[in-house]
Amino acid sequence: MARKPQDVTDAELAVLQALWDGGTASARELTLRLYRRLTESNLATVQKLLKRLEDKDCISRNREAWPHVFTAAVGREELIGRRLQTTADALCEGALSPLLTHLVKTRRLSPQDRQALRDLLDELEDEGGRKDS
Amino acid sequence: MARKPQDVTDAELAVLQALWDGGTASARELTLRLYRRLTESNLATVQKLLKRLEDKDCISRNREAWPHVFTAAVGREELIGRRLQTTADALCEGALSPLLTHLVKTRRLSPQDRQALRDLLDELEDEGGRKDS
DNA sequence: CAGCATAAAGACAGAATGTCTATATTTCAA
DNA sequence: TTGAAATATAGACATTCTGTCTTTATGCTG
Repeated sequence: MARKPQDVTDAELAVLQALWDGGTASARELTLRLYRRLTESNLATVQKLLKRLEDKDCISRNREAWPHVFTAAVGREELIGRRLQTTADALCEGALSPLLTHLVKTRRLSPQDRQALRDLLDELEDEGGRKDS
Repeated sequence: MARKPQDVTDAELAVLQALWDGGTASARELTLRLYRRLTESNLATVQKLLKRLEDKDCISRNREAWPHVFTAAVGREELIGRRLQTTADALCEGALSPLLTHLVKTRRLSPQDRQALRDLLDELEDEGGRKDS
């Protein structure tokens, strides 16, 4: 057997990062962002990665435009969330709280960090506290 | 090329979980914990996984005892930390704070959760606040 | 229509992983 | 002491993943 396919592989992630950082672009443009030199195979590689990312619903492809124009369909935060969930599934029976606890306990949090966290909690207290809104 | 070797694979992790949950054990005992049936190949598979875990310094093997007795050398928390760092490296340039923020923001934290978090922060304020101790 | 850029499809090599087979080693009872 | 049983070790292997390249098809532009 083999391990479950990584949701987004390293090479695919590089493409996503290029989209996040530089915004919507064509395959050609993305190739230039990722590799210095633009060769025929580099471009094909990027096309293939874009195809796979499309299959995974991680990018959207505008087929009206020519050449096609690509946009990230998932954000960094989304991916962070997925990976955290994966870790939680593997090690915490799916619960995210242990990860939170771990980060707070383990990380050397500076007083500033702690204060920022308190502030964040206060915010949640205000908005998230109520059911609606 | 291929992806970088996963620090601990799924099958290896299963063995570790068996050690965490049931404590120190022989290969035979672990096989019984993992598979219902104990066959020759199951046992060999577990032995191989133990070998690989040993190479990765994730378990310790007592060679004095016969049969060898195995003990987990890394804990759940340790692995959680590693995986969080991996995620941070891939998506946050190595910084863990974004993960913390993400968890606090994204997760629907119940008032109890929030309070627990505040308490945890208070604890840190007391001990971790001072340089020494 | 010719020629070029782009897209799509497929082929591949190298590596990871879980599993199994074969061999060596150790223990212990007869 | 010897030989069988249990255990350990080493190696093989199928399958899958992943990044990359090649080949073929398609659409645009002059």
